[in-house]
Amino acid sequence: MKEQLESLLATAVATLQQQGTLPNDVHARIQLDRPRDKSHGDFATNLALMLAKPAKMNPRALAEALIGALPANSLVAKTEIAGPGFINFTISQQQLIDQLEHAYTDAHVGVQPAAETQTVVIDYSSPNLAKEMHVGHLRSAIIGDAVARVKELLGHKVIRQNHVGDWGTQFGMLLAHMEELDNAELDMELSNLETFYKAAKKRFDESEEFAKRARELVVALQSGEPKCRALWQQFIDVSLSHCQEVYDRLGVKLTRADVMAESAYNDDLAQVVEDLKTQGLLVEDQGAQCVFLDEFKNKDGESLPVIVQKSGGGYLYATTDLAAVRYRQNVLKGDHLIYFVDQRQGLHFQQIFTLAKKAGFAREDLQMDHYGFGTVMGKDGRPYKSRDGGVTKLADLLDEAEKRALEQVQRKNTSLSAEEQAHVAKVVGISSVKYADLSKNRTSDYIFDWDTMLSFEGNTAPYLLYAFTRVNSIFGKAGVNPDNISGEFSLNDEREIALANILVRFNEVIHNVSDKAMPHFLCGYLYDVAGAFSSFYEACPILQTEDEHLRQSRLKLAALTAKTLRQGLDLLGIPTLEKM
RNA sequence: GCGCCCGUAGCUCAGCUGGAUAGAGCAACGGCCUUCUAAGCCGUCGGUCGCAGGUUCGAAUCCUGCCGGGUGCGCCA
Repeated sequence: MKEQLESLLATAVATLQQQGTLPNDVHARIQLDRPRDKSHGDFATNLALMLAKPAKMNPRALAEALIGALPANSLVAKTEIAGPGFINFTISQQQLIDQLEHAYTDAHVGVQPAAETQTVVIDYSSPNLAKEMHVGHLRSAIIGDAVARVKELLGHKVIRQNHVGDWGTQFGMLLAHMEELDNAELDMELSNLETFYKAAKKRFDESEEFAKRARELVVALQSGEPKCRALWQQFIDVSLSHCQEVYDRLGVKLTRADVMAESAYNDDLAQVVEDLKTQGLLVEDQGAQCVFLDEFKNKDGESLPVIVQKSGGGYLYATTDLAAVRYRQNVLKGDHLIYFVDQRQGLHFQQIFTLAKKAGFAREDLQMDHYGFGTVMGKDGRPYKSRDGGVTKLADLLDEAEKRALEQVQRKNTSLSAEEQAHVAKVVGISSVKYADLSKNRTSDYIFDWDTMLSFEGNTAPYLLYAFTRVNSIFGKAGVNPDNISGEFSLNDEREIALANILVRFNEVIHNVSDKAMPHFLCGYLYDVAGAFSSFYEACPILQTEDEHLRQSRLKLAALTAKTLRQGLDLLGIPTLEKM
C-alpha cells in the first residue's frame, strides 16, 4: 500500500518535471509518514515542502500541482492539503479491505518477498566452550535467531554460523584437570562446566606443576597429539551438548550442523598471514606480524595495528575472523555477512571488514555488518550478576524464569490441570525472558527485571500470549475454522478500522526489521496489534452479533489478528498457547 | 588523549530516513464484570526531550561546543 502510493507520487513528480513545473535536476526522496493524528488521513507526505525551494514555488501551490498530477488510481479516496503544505491521503476503504483479504488468505500474512534475495550468513550465539553459557550470551542468540527467521521469511537463503570458541589457551588448563580425574569423576564434574572451570582454574593458580602441564597440553593440542585431541574432543562434545540444551529451551534454531568452530579455521591461518604478506600489507613490529590501517588511529594519531600473529608465532582472533570472512564468501557463497556480537567489539569488526576488503579476502560488493547490542544490566544499573556476585548461568536463569512463571500461573488460573500449568509456565517463563530482550532497542543496555518482564501489563510476552488465547478461544466457541471463514470484511466501527489499519502494516514492519536488524520494531507492532484487538474485542461483540455479515466480518478480523500474532511471535521464536 | 554508544515523565522503555499537539507501560487516582477469558478495557494526573548555540518553513532527531554516564583503543577472545 505504501509502495503503491510512493510510486504514484514518483509518477506525479516525473509528470511535473516533464511539464517544466519542477526542474529536472531535483531528486525527490519520497517520504511517506503515517500521521498519528487520525484527522491527517492514513498517509502524509512532506514532498511539496521539500521541493518548494528548488521549484521556487509556494509549498501549498506545489502540493496542489502534485495532487493534480497524480495518476488515476483506486487507492486514494481523498487528498487534502494541510498546514504549511503537507499532503494528506485517505486510503479507500475498499483498498483496505482488499489488503485484509490478501493477508487473510496469504501463506505469509501478506509479507512480500525481498526484491532481491541474497545468501545471508549470520554469525550468532558463538559462545566460548570453556565455560557454560551465561547471561552475556542471551542477546546474541535470541536477537540473531529472530533476525535469521525474518530474513528467511523474506526469501533469503540464511546460513547460520555458530562460531564457537574451542581453541584458546584456557583449554590447556581444562585438559590438565581432565587428566587428573578418573572416568566416573570426570562424567560427574563435566555435568557442571561452571564448577569444572573454577576447579581447573584453582588448580592452575595453586600448583606450579599443574600450570606447567596445562601449558604443555596447549602445545600438544595445537600440534595434534592424538590422546590430547581425544580428551579435548570429549570436552567440546560435552560443552556443545550443554549449549544445545539451552538453544532447545530457548527455541533458538541453532543445531550442531551450524557449528563452525574457531578450530576449523586453524589450517588456513598461516595462509591468511602469508597472503597478507604477499600483498605487502604485513609489517613486523616488536616481533608481531601486524597490518597497520590508516583508517584507524591510536592515542598518538598513529595508525592502529591489527595483529595477526603473535611474537611467539601464535594466531589471534583477528586472524580467525579474516579466515572466516573468506570462508563465508568463497565456500558458503554469502552475499551478506552479519555478525551479532557485543557492541564493544565494534572497533575489531570495523578493522576486520576494512582489512578483508583491502586484502581482497572480501569482494568490493560483499556486504558485511556488525550488529552490536548493549549489555544486560541488573536493577542497580550494573551488569547483571547472580546473588553471589558471579555471572549467572543461562540454564539457571531459565530455571528461575519458569519457576516464577509457575507461581504466577498457580496464583491466577486454577482451572488448568497441573500438566497444563507446567506447560504454560514453561512457555510464559522462557518467552518473557526472550521478549524482554527483543522488545528493547538492540543497541542500548537494558535492565533485567523479573517483575516487569513477567507482568501481564504493558509490552510483555505474557500480555501478548494472553491476547492470543483470547482471540483464539472465539473460534472454538463459534464452531468455525479460523482459516476458512466465509463472507467479506466490512468495517464500520472505529475500532474495527483501527485494527484493520494496523493489521495491514505487517509487511512493512517485517521489512523494516530485516533492513535494520531491529526485532523491537516487531515487538512494538505486535503490542499495537494486541492492544487494538483488545479494544475491538471489548467494544464489538462477535458471537452475540445478530447481523450475520457483521459476525463473519468480525470473526475474520479476529482470525487475521490471530494469524498475525502467531506469525509475528514465531518470527521472534516465541510459541503461542491455546489457553492459559 | 582519541574512537564508538547513550542522556526523553518518579521508574522501565518507544519515538523508523527531521514533520503537525513528544508516546506507551508501571506507579498514583477514578470508572467498567448476570454478557465471547477482568491475566482485560476506558479515563485522569505526570515531560524546560542533559545544557548552550547553529542549520531549517519545521529539531528529541542533523551540526558545533560543553556537562554527565558507559565502552573500546598492540600481542585475551
